[in-house]
Amino acid sequence: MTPTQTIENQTAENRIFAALASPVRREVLRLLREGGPQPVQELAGHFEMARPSFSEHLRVLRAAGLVGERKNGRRRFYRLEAIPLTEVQEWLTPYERFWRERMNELDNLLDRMGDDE
Amino acid sequence: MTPTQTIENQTAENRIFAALASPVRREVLRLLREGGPQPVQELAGHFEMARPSFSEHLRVLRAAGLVGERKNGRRRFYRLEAIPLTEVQEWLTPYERFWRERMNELDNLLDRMGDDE
DNA sequence: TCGATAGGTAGGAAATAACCTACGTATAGT
DNA sequence: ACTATACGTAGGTTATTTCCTACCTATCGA
Repeated sequence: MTPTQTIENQTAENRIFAALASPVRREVLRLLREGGPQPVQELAGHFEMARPSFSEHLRVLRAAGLVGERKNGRRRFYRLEAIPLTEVQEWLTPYERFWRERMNELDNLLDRMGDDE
Repeated sequence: MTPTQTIENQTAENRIFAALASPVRREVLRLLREGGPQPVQELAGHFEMARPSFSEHLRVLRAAGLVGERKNGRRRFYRLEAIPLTEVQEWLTPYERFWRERMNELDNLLDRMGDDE
């Protein structure tokens, strides 16, 4: 009746972009990408913050669907869930045309300047 | 001596991801992409917030290099600067492999289930 | 030159994010 | 059963973001 949980009640796109806004969370994704599934312990070792703070970051990543977890004994292995990132790529697509145009302009400019050398 | 401006003194990557975290700012980028360069007035018309609040969003987008401005009379035309978005694309690249793998798995699964139909 | 328009800055309030210290829960090992 | 380990939740504080109401500056048009 009173949804005030901020990040949870939002569109998937918002949750994903918001999750990626933190350098800590992007680093977690990188660690999972390069090191494969890992327990929280292992991941948290790369950061200075207290455990509950780190848990919070994991919660945000989970809410965005960017990580999954699997219990194994008393440890929880987190793994990368890359599929939601396709939403970012799709968001990016219509902009591609614009940066290509712009980079072509820059290339042409550099070519003309190349005559001087 | 005391750099506490938050968004200004950060890596370019951080500024870009942080800028994209807001739905308002993503919408501004879309408006510029679809409508071409526009004065603040025109852009602000799509949002309910007060002007200074909107100015702040423009400031964040400027700090990220995602928009540029050109004065014309008493209006300022903002335009999309898409090149910084290539940084997001590059960030995304190493994850591509993972979502492709995952989507293949899903495809295979669906194919096998297709035997039943 | 005066008033209106376009858009910014200053300063502060409210909302949210990020972090902390307890503390609770589940599992493993003894 | 008892203790240690791995993580999470609760509750609260601090930092940052977001938004607001003045107010300042520049340009346009009468």
